[in-house]
Amino acid sequence: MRTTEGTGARQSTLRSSNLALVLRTVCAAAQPLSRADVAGRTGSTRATAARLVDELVAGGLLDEGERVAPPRRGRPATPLLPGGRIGALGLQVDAGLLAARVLDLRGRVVAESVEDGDFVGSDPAATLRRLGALATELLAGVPGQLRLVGAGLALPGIVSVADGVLLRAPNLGWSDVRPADLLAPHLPGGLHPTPGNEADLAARTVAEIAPGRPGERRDFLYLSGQIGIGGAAVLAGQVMTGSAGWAGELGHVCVDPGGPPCRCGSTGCLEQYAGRHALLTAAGLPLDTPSAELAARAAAGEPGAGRALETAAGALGVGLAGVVNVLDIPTVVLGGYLGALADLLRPEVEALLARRVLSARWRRPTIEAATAAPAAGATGAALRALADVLADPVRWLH
Amino acid sequence: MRTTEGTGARQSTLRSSNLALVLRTVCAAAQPLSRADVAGRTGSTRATAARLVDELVAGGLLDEGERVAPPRRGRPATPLLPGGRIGALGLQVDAGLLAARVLDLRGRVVAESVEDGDFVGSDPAATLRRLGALATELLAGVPGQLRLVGAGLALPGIVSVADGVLLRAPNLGWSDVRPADLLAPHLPGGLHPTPGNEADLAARTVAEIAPGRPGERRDFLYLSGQIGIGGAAVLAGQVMTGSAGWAGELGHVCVDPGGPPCRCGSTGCLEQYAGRHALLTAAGLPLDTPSAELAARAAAGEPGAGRALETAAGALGVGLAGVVNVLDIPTVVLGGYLGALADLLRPEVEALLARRVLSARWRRPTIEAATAAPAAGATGAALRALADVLADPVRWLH
DNA sequence: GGCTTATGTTCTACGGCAGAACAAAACCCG
DNA sequence: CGGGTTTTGTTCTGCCGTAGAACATAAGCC
Repeated sequence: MRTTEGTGARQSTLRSSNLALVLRTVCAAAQPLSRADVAGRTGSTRATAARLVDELVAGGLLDEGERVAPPRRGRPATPLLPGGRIGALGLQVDAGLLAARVLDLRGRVVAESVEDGDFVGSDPAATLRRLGALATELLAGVPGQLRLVGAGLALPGIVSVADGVLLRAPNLGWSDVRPADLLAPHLPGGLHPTPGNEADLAARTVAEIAPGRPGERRDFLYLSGQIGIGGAAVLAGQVMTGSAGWAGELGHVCVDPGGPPCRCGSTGCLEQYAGRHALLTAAGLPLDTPSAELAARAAAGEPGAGRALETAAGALGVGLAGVVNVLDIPTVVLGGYLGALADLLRPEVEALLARRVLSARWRRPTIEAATAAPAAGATGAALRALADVLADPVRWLH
Repeated sequence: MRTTEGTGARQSTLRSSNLALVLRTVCAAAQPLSRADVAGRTGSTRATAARLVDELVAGGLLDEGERVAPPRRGRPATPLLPGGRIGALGLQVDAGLLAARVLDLRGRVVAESVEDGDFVGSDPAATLRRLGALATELLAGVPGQLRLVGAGLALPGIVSVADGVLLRAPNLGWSDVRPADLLAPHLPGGLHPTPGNEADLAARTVAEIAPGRPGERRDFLYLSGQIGIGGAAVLAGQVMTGSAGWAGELGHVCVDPGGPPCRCGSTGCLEQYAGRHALLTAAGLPLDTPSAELAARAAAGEPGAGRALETAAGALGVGLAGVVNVLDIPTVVLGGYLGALADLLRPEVEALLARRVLSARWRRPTIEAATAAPAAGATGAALRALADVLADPVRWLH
């Protein structure tokens, strides 16, 4: 049950807790549930489940679908679905794009816009103003009955969750920026996006297919291949945030202390071997080469491309082994640039992990590719905003 | 509120949850609380708090102390303390010792026995039989009114929490052992100790001073310096277990891929530089040299000892930097053998961390020493057993 | 010794759930 | 086609555990 930390539970806590459980139960289901189904799955009576469902339906968090003739005797069930008129806005700034995306409580993309550009070294105020314009245009096309419950912003850097400050985004060249403050004036309806780390938010899209709907994997390490490498660790479907919210910097695990210097101040960081710029430089290719082209060249036997991938695989094997040993999470999902290269990287990385991970004998580490999705961080930002509804639906019931 | 995952809350859940909250509140307090204090701290009414306290007192989980004249007007308060007649048994097998320790709900050591020996390569059945005898003798001397609610066993290796199998303990030379099954026949009263990793359990003694009483640090990395190096990550007072319970293997983070082979199958593992055997070998000292002697020799300027510590510090700096980047936990507590060397290791390790940790500018990583405590794992094992009482006191109320 | 203050106890009312009974809406079968 | 069966949804009553008020107790203060 959800209480304020250290505060006793009371009847209202019971209600809140059970409303949340009912909403989660319906959202998690692969098929629509009935009130009787909800009662069965939550262990409550049909009377209680019905009462709670009625409240959620009245508040728009659940919808009732059309009853269909059942394939069996008995009264037909009223199907329940997550509210289709509840949505959230996800935004993203990356080195090479701006994105805005609206998702509803069923996980559907209601509207989206992705705009390419070069934002490395850009002025934060100008870039965020531009993103605001993108989002405003997008929202103008969204049906009026869609109720936006929140917004989020994915950024490629360290975000202080406590006060919303982007402390440092090396790939953008930004430091100590308050992105929500810069952006909010350019958004309609008083939206104030919550900033978050891009890799954390992208990882969420692997952990959840739709709000409250678990993905295939609940425990995994996510590597987001961008200019550098972002990362996130996910356990039981939850992104690990660490004590200040800055966890997951897998790209800055040192794989060779005598290796090249990194912009972070360290040496031999994983992203110096397996980041997009590192890979393309090692392969002797232009920095804007698509990952599919690098993969094709390596597959075709070009020595430069092959060696670059070999070096990257070696670094990934060494760096990730330590992480798997420390976190006990043997599934690695490669996203962004690295996702397209997963098949080429997998044999050597898995071999190194099998050798270097203490528990490999009992649970073999695996490398997988994330489903290709442009601006996955924007989707993750919207999912996180929607997660607030699932966590405490009472706040959205009037 | 504590429900079975996915099960709705009901009146009984309210009661269980509030009983647990009241017990936790009293256990966490630095000074005894009254019923009125408990009401104030939990947000409930004095009537409700009194009713819940009465139940816990009746069940022995709380004790009422002697009322003392108050320093102010008003009716004197009845002080409440954690139940002094509730205890748990903690056991430990290490390469060089066996330990048994009984703690009560106030965190007091009621009885203890530590026996030195050499258990490397020992027969598990014989060693555990010996530990059983040690524990049985200890329990014979414990007051009859102490009610043991459980027992735990700390082991230096990978433990499968799901089925209680010690998969591998390299320092003992044990593999695929069911320690509770071997031990239980030699313990009185049907005790069936839950096995756990030594570093995880030792870390718990830093996170908790007594059952439910937080230690000074809530978020830290714990390194347990034994023959090798065990480790644990603690966040918000909770030891991170990972997806199978095998997290925390900080000793097997690779700090140099070209480094010496490790027994784990990898190369260049941290424990090959900073483990006790690695340190003493590098210093040219016998393997049973106490840490105080190594520290003294290094402090006295012996080049071998100094270089060994220098090398260890370098490895710790590189290896821990990656872990801090991934977990976002910048406080490192050194225990076991490493605790005694913390002062000598600190300058260089902190310098390396300051340079290599991404967020060091905002939160400077620090190296601290754990309070010296022989067989800290045994204490941690008892604390964990007692934690089950705090988590769900209803189970212990008849 | 009366007043004031704080704690502890008793009593009543309320919220939210369980469980039973009833109603509705289907399919099945003779 | 109508009665029987089955399943879902609705209504009603009772119970559990809390809040809140009132009262009782146990002190110190003046």
